[in-house]
Amino acid sequence: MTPAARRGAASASHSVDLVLLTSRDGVLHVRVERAAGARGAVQLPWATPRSGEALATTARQLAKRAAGSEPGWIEQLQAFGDQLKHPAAAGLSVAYVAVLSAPVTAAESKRGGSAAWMSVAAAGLTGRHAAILAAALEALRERLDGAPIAFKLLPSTFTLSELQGTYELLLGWSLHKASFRRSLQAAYLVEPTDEWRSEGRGRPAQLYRFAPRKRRQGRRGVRFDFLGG
Amino acid sequence: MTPAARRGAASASHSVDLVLLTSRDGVLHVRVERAAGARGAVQLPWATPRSGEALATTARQLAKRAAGSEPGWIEQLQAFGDQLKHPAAAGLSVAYVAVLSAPVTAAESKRGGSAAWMSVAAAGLTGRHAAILAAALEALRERLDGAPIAFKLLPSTFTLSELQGTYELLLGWSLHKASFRRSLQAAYLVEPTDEWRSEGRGRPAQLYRFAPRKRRQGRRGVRFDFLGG
DNA sequence: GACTTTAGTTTCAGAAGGCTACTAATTGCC
DNA sequence: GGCAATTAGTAGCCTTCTGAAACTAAAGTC
Repeated sequence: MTPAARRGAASASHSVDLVLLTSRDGVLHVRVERAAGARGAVQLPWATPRSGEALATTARQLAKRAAGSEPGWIEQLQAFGDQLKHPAAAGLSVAYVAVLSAPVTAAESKRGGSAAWMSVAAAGLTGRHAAILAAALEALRERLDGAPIAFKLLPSTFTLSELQGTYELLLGWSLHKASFRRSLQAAYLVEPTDEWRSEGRGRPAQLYRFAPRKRRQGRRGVRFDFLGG
Repeated sequence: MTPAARRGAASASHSVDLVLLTSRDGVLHVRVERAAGARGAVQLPWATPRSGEALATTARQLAKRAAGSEPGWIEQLQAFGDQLKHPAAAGLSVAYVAVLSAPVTAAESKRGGSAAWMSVAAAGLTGRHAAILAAALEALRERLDGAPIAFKLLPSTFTLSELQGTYELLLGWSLHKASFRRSLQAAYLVEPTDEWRSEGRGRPAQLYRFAPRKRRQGRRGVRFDFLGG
């Protein structure tokens, strides 16, 4: 039986599916739910938009439903219309990616049961949702330069080491401390608060907040080195 | 009457819409068609995918239908599910962007009548198709570093001035000649042919072909300067 | 032959980015 | 108290990248 046959005739309607990410203990976590009726398959939060409703609206409501609060950043990923299996048997799924600063622990526990935060490495998604998650992580990396994704993964004040750690977490490789701070300063993106945080051992770190002040017109040359074949 | 009401109930099906671009006389042109029944409204090529057909397949077939040949590069843009007007009254349109090296003049004329290449500035699109075109041009710019878009807009051999001109056309600003060639050489993306082209006045230019040889692992630092608020 | 136009290279100065090594402030342990 | 360990943050060096200008090269035009 081919995947297409298993799915049967393509469902006429489409779904909006959300990859909602947060950072916890230095690991990216994704919000997942368990199907009620099924054998408890893990899936991404999804919804079927009401007629005439804009996709972005559906996605934002979905994020609010799944997390209890507005995400700090949300953007459409792309549409998935392959033959991979989808919980709603939707022929077409429009995926959104969102990041959240801190999973609201109280509201989250109340919501309980069928939903959870899973490490992205061990999320256990299958079918189309697995493909969506992979594409979302890739897209985050690509859009990291153009949107304050890393900042929105953090609480409103943070240390520069936390910020760098978030970038490294998303990129998947490590950055150079001095260069990182130099570039950050040159871009006028953060401003120091007068608070410091002592994290056990070591010198306390100053807390900063995201406060972009001036925007340089991004008129760069061409970067051929990412082209490949 | 709201746009939603004018559109009536959302159509259950979705469309695949194509922004097919080519460069002609130093100006970007987009492939458009004229609606047959209507008062000749200009629109992008679009199709309603057959059940179970992958989006990418639909898009490639659409490109072939519209241009008569395979595009050199094609990629999904994003899904548009707003309330803007669409020729098929589709509630959801998945847009694709493609570029073509040279509009096949013979096959093109045969196709004639209802289709044409229009300058992107004067395409005269409306509703959702206007939004799709605008987003496509923006996306081209963003993806220019990561895909050989500019190369696929050109014929198989080209001068470096033509290549630079294509980049400038897509970016919307001019590049520095020496820097451009230095970067190009460092990336081992092109190789010279033994042909030269004399374009009227001035020194003849050597022809090159796209032949990426090695790929550097694109491990860069973070670029904060495109972040803004 | 002199002038114009386009191609292509060279040189230089300044900016940006990576590396090492340094100072600073705290905790934990003796 | 004193010292090692640990983390934060900075300074200097040096290489690479990049933009500006000036240069050479090869064609057409007058």
